[in-house]
This record gives sequence, structure tokens and C-alpha cells, in this order.
Amino acid sequence: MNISQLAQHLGVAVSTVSRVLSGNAEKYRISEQTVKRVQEAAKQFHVAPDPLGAGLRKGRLGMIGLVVPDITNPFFSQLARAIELKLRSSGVAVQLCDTAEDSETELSLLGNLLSRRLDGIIVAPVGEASASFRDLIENATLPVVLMDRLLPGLDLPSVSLDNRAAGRLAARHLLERGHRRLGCLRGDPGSIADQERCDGVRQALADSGLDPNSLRSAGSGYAREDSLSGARDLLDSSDRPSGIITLSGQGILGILEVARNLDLRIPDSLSVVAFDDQPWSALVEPPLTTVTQPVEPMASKAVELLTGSADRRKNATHVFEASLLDRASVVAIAEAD
Amino acid sequence: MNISQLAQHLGVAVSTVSRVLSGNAEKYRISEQTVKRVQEAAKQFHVAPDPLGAGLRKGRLGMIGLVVPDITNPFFSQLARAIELKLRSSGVAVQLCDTAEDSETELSLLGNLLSRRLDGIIVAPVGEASASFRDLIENATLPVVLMDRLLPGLDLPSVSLDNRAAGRLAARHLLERGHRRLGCLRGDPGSIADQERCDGVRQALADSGLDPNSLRSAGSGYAREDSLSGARDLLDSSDRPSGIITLSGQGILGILEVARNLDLRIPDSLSVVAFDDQPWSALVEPPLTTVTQPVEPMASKAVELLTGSADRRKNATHVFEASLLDRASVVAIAEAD
DNA sequence: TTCTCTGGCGCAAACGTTTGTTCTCCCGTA
DNA sequence: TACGGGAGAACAAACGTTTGCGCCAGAGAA
Repeated sequence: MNISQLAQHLGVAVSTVSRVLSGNAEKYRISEQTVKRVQEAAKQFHVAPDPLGAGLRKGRLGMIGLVVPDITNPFFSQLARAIELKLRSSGVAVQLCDTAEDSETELSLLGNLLSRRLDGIIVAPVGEASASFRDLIENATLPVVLMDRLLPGLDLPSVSLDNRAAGRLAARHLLERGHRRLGCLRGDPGSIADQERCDGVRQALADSGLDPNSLRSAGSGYAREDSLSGARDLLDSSDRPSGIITLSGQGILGILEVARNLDLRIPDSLSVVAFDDQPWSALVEPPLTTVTQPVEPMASKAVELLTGSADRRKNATHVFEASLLDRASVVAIAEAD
Repeated sequence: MNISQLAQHLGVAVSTVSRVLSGNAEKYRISEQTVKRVQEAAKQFHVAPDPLGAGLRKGRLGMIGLVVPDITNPFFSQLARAIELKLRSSGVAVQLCDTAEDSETELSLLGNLLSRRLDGIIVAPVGEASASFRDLIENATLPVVLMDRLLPGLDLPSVSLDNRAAGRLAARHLLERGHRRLGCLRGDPGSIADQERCDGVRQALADSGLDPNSLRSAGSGYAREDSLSGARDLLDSSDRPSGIITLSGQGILGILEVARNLDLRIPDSLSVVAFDDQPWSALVEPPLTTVTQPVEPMASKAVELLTGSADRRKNATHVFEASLLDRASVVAIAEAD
């Protein structure tokens, strides 16, 4: 049963039902009596305006697209959850798109989303922005908000972390505890976020009077194998760093596995700072000292930017600050030099 | 630019463009020349049929609803990922709905989804099926597939685990290693899945000639606090079980945290079998012996059931078998009695 | 009585497709 | 010459809303 059938049943015009059900009764001066009659009938027969028809007419569907590289990553699933929750209260649905960290998939997915009549798109890009990606995004006729991994030169509203500061934060934590040989397990060295975090680490080194180029780094990719081979590069060598920073949330898994294989005890033989707090981070042995992002506020800001409740100037980049959870995976060592 | 504008631009009828773009050119005998012309123009101007218009006309939107209790739970996020991937290849999008383990939210969400013109719904229910939930589901005019937690008496296609066998599997693993005092940390004691797993454990006890009622159980809920208080109930007592089974994926977090607080070493002072393998399960100390579900096959079957590529008899319940990953959180103990 | 408001509601167009039906050529055949 | 037929494409209805505008009745004013 749709609203026109309901209208027929009640002997009123479709427009009347529509106005009542969409809450515009007053605006169109529908009498209280009619309003009541329509509402009751609607409840009785479970009638609600079909979003398809409404969307067609109004030009928007009441739905946004959420594009993430990996919904399995706790950071993104938390983000997704918060975003969905926030949007639901405004009657907006969320279409989930998992690009599996693959830029081609991302591209075709985005193309699809843009041709649909969505109200907007929140996208956490895979990494490097190809020319075609840029093209697509820049010519989009619907609002797009970038998340997590920004794209250089793209003037879009976005929320992100102060990645440089986050990298510095992690590095300083190690440096202050006497570590001199630092290593980074990177996620995607092609992505801006990763580069900035790395830069932050280097800057911390420089601030401490050390050579920024002494930073050892490895890893390229978020998959398990990537983390493993990166971790091996870092750990399985004679001049192994004394302190490791994993620049991506997944990285820590590689470090833990390789450290175990090499019989490296954390934190005694190896100090580690992880990225992105996870439910189990505090529960392993040792509890992981972790740089964490304010997920909920970031989600809120993203939907604000999208729905326009925030100021919509171009280049409205909202930067959040990471914080460090000081747990037990970092140990102070005597300065060797 | 939509297809009618494109048609105008090309000097052909809208219908022609529509037929070409939806791949029905042959069926309607459009000349090769016209087909080529339309396709090229469509590519050039980034024109694709608007799903809204198409959906309205065809009566379906090319989208399904996915309702999960908590997308943050790795089990569900893996499921979501697999489902989305599988459906994408058929051009079907996924609308994500996180009920936050709340049945009221679930109900209203489901009401919403059912009134939309979706092609179907995959739902992992929160737990107990209220009367209104039943009502809603049974009168649904679109295909619904149940997942993970079935609902007694609801004759719907569904995929699930052989929960009883899974419980037995876990219990037997402990019993065979000499454990006599078993404990269960339950998820939602109101849900069928949880009850069946528990029953499986009891049955294993009976099979071993032990009193099924000797099973200690605690816990109600998936939130951190729930797991914690349940774990405390179980562990903070004089006749603490020697072997614990966490019946939900989240439960293990509670056990780990409380065990740590109580200075209980796993597995020396406490053996643990966890549910649902997670990326970090093998990387903690000790690596967790875990009962795991075949997530991908379950996801595949769910979309098959929904899209009708599987047989669509009522009551097509597909049951999968859990398997046990034998790692190191269970230790053999001397039989005390 | 006639005119003017105004409260209350219906009319109809428009949104962008899809698809059954119809129309127009043009060619071959009788 | 007339006609049948088939290939190719156009026509138009329908999907379910929303919304600007217009209509009508009754009340108050002139």
C-alpha cells in the first residue's frame, strides 16, 4: 500500500496524504481533523512514503555513500558505526563500500556512487590519488568529504589527523626514554598520511639532535603479508632498532608475529608504539603503548561537513590531534652513545 | 546529464538510449551503428541510467539491507565485507545498519528497511525475537535471510553455525585435557545461539560422565562491562573453573582483563577456549585456542539465499560447522578427582 | 447583493527510467 | 503496381512522490 492508494481509500487527494506524512501539514493548512485521519490510517496500514518516489521527485535519496579501504580494520568499522548512527537520526542511510585497499576498485566504486543520486559521499581513499580519481572527485556534483587519508591539492572538506604531530608524539615517547635507533613499520608509503607520520618521526629525531635519516623504515601495504615482510626487514637484522613505531593500525600484528618468531621479548628487547587503539591493545602482554585517534569526534565532524551543518567553505580541513596511551610496551634504556 | 538529455543530444529516442545502456540492444534490434554511437557518447559524458528512475520503474532498487548488531565486532565486519564484495559483482549495493545490540533500534530499523524498496534484507538479529519483530519479518514482502542468530519458529531461509556442535567441540577439547570444572562466559543468554552453544557444552560434560549442571556460567551482554562482570563472576571465586569457554567473540576480552587483574596466568592457572578467530588471537601470550566459524562460506550462502541462486524452499536453514584452532591457551592438567 | 479574503484541499506537472506497442521506411516478391 | 514483412527506432504509459498553483466554499465587509 502506497500513499496514493491510501489517499483513495480515505477519499482525499494524494497531495494531502503526502503533506501530512512528510510533516508539512501546517505549512499547507491541512485541517487538524484530516491530519489525524490520515495519520491514523497510515499507522494502521503501515504506509510510509516510498523513498524511491520521493527521492526521484526531490532529487535526493536520503542516503550517503561510505567508502573505506577495509571495514575489517577496527578504525574504519568504528568510524562507520559512528557515522551510521549519527546519520540515522537525520533519516539518512549509509551505503557501505569496501575497496579492499585497491585503487582500481575504489575508482569504479566511486564512479558508481557519483552517478547514483546520493546525498553525498564520505570517502577514506586508498592512498595515492590517481589523475582519474581527482577527475572524478573534482567534477562531482554531490558533496564529498575526505577522511583519514587526505589527497594533496584536492580542495575538499575533510577530516583528518595531525599525522605529523602523531608521528612526533610516538617518536618523542621513545626518544625521551633513551631510544636512539628508531624504526617505522609503514602502511602505505604512497599515502600522504603515512608520509606525514613518517615526517613527524624524523622531525622528532631532528629535534633531539639526531640524524633524521637514521630512521629505518620498511613495509608497504596493509595486508598481513605486507606487515610481516616489513616487520622482518626491520627486526631481522644486526642493527635492529630498539624502538619501533607502527604507522598503521595493522602493523602491530606483523611486529608481534615476527618478534615472537625471532624470540624478541617486548618490551625488554624491543620497544613498540602502536597506532590506533583496539579493544585488545591493553590486554596483551605487554599492554601496548598506543597512539590513538579521536574516532567519534572525527565521525561527527565528517557528517557535519557532509550535511552542511558545519561551515562549508572550501578547504575546510578539520584536523584532529592524536593522543598517546602510555602502557607498557616501551621500556627506558640506558643511552648507549 | 541523464539519458534523456543524452538522447536529445544524439537525436534519438530515450528508449533507444535506455536499451543500449542496459544491454538490451540486441533484444530490441538496435543497429550496431546506433549502439556504438550511444555507447561512445555515454562514455564521453559520463552518463549512466539513474538508479532512482530505474528503480522506480522496475520496482527494485538494486540494494539490500544488512542489519548487524555491531559492525565493530570482527565477525560481523568480516561478514559484511564478504557480503558486500559478493553482491557488488551483481550490481547490488549494501545498506549498512548497526543496531548496537538493541532490539528496539533493530525493530525500528527493520521497519524502515521493509518500507523501502530494497531487494532484500540480511539480518543478524540481536537476540530474542519479540512478537513485533516476528510480525514485521513474517509479513515482509521482500526476501529476508537470517544470519548467525536464528529465531525459533521463524520459517525463513537462514545461515548459521551448528552451535551445539561448536559448544561440544570447545568443551571436549578441555575435557580431553583433564579439565573437570568448566565455565562459560555467555554472550546473550536470551539468544538461541548462545543457548545452543551452552547446551553443547553441557552435552559434552554428560558424554564424559560428568554432571551437566556442574557447568558454571555467567555473563549477559556483549559490551565490555558485561564481559567484565561476567568474567569476575566466573574467576573471582574459590572454586574457580579450571577451563573457561567464552561463548561470544567479545567475551575473551573480559576474561583476559579480569585474569590479568587477578594475576591469573593463562594457561598455567586457567585454560581458555575463545570463540571467533581474530587477527590478533594467535599473537597474544599465550596464543588463543579458538573455535572459529567459516565466515566466507557463510557470507556466500547468505547472498545465495537472498538472490535466489540457492534453492528457495522455506525453512532452508544452512548450518555450518565450526572448527577448533588448537593453539596454546589450554593446558593439560592432572585429573584431580 | 456583490466583492474580497482565506482556510482547506485537489489538480497536474515533473523527477528519470523501462518496456509494450506502434510507426516508418525500405526491400523483396507477386 | 501493390503488398507483405522485417529491421530499426519512436511513442507513451507507468512507477510513487512532491509541490506550485488554482479552485471552491463560506465569512465578513462594503
